[in-house]
Amino acid sequence: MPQMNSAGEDDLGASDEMISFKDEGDQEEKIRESAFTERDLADLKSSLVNESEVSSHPRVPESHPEAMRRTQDAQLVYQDKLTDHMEDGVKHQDEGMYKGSGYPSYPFLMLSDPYLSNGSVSALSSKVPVVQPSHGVHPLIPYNNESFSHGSHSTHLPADLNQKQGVHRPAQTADIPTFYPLPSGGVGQISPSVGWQSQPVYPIPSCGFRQPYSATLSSGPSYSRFPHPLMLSPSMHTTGIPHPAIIPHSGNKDIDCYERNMKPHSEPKREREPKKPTIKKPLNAFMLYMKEMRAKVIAECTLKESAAINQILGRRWHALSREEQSKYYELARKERQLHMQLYPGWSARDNYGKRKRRTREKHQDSSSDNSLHCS
DNA sequence: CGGCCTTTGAAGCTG
DNA sequence: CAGCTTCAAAGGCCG
Repeated sequence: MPQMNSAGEDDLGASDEMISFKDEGDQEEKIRESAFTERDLADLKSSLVNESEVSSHPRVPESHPEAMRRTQDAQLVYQDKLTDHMEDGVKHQDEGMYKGSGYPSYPFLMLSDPYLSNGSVSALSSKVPVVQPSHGVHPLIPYNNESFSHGSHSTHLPADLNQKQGVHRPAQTADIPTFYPLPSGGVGQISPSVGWQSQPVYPIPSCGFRQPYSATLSSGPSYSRFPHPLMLSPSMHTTGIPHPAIIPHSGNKDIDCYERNMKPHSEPKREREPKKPTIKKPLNAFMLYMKEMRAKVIAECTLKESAAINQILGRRWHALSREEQSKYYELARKERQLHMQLYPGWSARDNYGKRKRRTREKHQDSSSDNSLHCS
């Protein structure tokens, strides 16, 4: 509760939730959800094409009427949602956030003081499968909430974030900082950014930190392993983990290895110029959801193409219950808040025009069967 | 090798 | 202020 509105920065979240969906459809959706994996997938695979045509009501034929009403409901629900959020957000999180698969992953939420204080990271180490990428399980290692919560409570959540959020956090080590490094002055403690590590929310460049990262996790007391925060490059997290939101401006995401990222700092002149890293937009609720679920979908279905997967995820997203979605909205809101604190002056406008996308006049639709067949 | 595709949501831009 | 555009992730595909 504190969070939301109270803090005042809440505005961020305001929009998030607008989408609340159908109230009634929830049940249906839920059921569906459960069945999703099995039937759905199959369904998806085969039906993707068809559905694509019907984009308006994604795979929910029966309920599509609701889809239409969704907008209406959304408004109604919105308020509801706000309340929900307040309650939900916190409450859910407290409860362990997503049952099972849910959002165990969200780093920010999970990492909490426990780490700091206990250094219980070790817990991670033992449990965290360092990388088990594929296969359905939680690909995102860190996502494994258990690891985090494992010994302790993962609960503390960022709820506090809001409270102080706007107010610079004095000693809030526990709070935000834990998740996001302070931009500049505050780098004090390395909070285990386990968050980052764990967090798939923002990916770590492939070559990047993965390795080290995991190593870290597995080694437990590894804080020491991280270089001093101050020595890190701007794009890195205090812990040494590159901040997900920052990528080397060249944009070579594939390549940007960890080392590459750091150059600014250690080798200032080498790069000749600042090459200011690009700070990316914080992820929205759906993006967070995609991040978390993508691997799962990939595992379930043999699909690999992101476009196809995204379609599936889009449908699943709609199939989520309000509560489930709200979790993501909440997370997204927090992300934005953190992002804001981290990069106060940043604006999405900064990245405008960097990508030259041609106006998509391509109406996706029917004619082209997306050929999304899963197998 | 870089843009497209595809999704939703947030935010910027435009009229 | 409403509506449109761009960007965020991601990875195969294509020119």
